[in-house]
Amino acid sequence: MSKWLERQPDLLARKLEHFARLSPEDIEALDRIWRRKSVTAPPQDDIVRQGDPPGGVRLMQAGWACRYRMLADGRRQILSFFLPGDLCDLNNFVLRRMDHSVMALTPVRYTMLGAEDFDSLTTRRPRLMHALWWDNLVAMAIQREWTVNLGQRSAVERLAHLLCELYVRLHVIGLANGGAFDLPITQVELADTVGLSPVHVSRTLKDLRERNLVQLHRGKLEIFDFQALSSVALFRPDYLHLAAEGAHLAANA
Amino acid sequence: MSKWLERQPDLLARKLEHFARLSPEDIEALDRIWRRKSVTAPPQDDIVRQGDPPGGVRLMQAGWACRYRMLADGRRQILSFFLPGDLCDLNNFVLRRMDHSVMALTPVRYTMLGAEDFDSLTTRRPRLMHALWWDNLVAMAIQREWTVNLGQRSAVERLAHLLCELYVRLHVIGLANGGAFDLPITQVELADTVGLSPVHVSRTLKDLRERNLVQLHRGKLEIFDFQALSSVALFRPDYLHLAAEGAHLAANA
DNA sequence: GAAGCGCAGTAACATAGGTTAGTTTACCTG
DNA sequence: CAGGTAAACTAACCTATGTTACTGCGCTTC
Repeated sequence: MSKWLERQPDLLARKLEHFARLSPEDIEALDRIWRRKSVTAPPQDDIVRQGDPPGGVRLMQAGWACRYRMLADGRRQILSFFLPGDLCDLNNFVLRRMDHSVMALTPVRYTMLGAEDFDSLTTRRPRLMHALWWDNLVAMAIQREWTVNLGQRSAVERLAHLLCELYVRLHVIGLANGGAFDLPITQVELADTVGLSPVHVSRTLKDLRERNLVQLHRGKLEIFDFQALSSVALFRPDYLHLAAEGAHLAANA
Repeated sequence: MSKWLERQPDLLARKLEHFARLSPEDIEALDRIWRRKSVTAPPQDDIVRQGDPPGGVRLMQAGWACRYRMLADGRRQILSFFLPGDLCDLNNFVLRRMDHSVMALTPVRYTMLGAEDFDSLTTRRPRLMHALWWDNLVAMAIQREWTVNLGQRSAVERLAHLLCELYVRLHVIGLANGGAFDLPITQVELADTVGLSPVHVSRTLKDLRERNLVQLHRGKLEIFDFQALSSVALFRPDYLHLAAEGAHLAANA
């Protein structure tokens, strides 16, 4: 089995505890959800297609996926990354059709949640539901920060910023250690994420490498100097809304 | 009194009816909220400041405001426009500090809603609450589309796209008629919205003018050919999630 | 109605990033 | 192990957009 599909049991609880104190009952409720029947998808597979009816909330359990939107002429913008423990579109029961697609980047495992699940959490595990809302607001804040990234930052800044953000997010769920993590993303995909051409992404990574900030080699990203990288990126982790310890963690790679 | 501060009584109901059928009781509940004590702010005033505790949801009643975020070196990205009938950050009780600011662009009038209001709407006017969630999801979709805009579209496409979107949104609340609307935004602000320099915004508007697509003169925008403009912009209104008639409306300026 | 100011418009020049195209490397497949 | 393919890398060249700097207009203020 692909390493990407391995289940990490308490990864979601770990993330949510950055936001709220969860009771043992909350954790157990989470655990029950986490163990449900899951679905897998191979890389490049569309998990959700633009135009489809939403059909429920996906809870990502393992692997990377991304949300993207295509223009009529084939240009593609990647809008967000879904990492293990992320929820795709809390609340999207409300809409009739998806306005974007979601694609697996690695082999992916996820489980489906329905409106009933959230109703029952709201009444029975309000604290947990509260944490899920928090997570949802953070996802919105990340989307805004990507807007800032594309609108204001130069190529180096943009890439550096993306790497800082991914590092922090992965660290929170225990998937980044000692300044390194798996980055299963081609340069073409990176390009569609940061709004640059693939060629320029390559140049820019080279630049970052030559400044001894990071190295990306064979899907493994190593950050040599997180402080320096975040200062190049003008990275301010406030938008990730981590609790004090989390923010501190972000400050020291 | 500034024309910007005039209250338009059923503007919010008009918008929400694009999403859900509201009962007379829903409309009355909305109306009661709409009549509450309101606050005004002069142009350029920060209504919300980055770092502040959230302090409740603002319902915009009149005038234009924008959400923005600044980088440490002074660059500014405008993240969204708040038009009359828009809610700032449904659900933001959950966060501790704002990660962005909100500024009035014109004189602005708004009213504050608390968590209690939403609790009571959830139990007593679920259909209305549903419509508010819809509106919130549309706001998220708009944020994503801005990401696409900045990441993939050229200068002309970007500006054209912004104008298309504003036209449709304003039309939905009855503030755009016959292809024209008030656009109380300086070119510098436009520049910070679309991630271009002010000089290039000027050039690009000239370009659009010379193609006989739109004219922006003294805060008044006239769209001469919405079809052509949306095709230049690669504008697809699906992300605004209007009901069938609304989408149709968007298609014919 | 003169002075001052913010905003829009333009021209001339500079540069970040895009494009095309070709090479290398790693990996997969038979 | 040969051949094929996707991804990364590089060089040379091109262009969209940024920068600087100046002009003129339409308000406001006294």
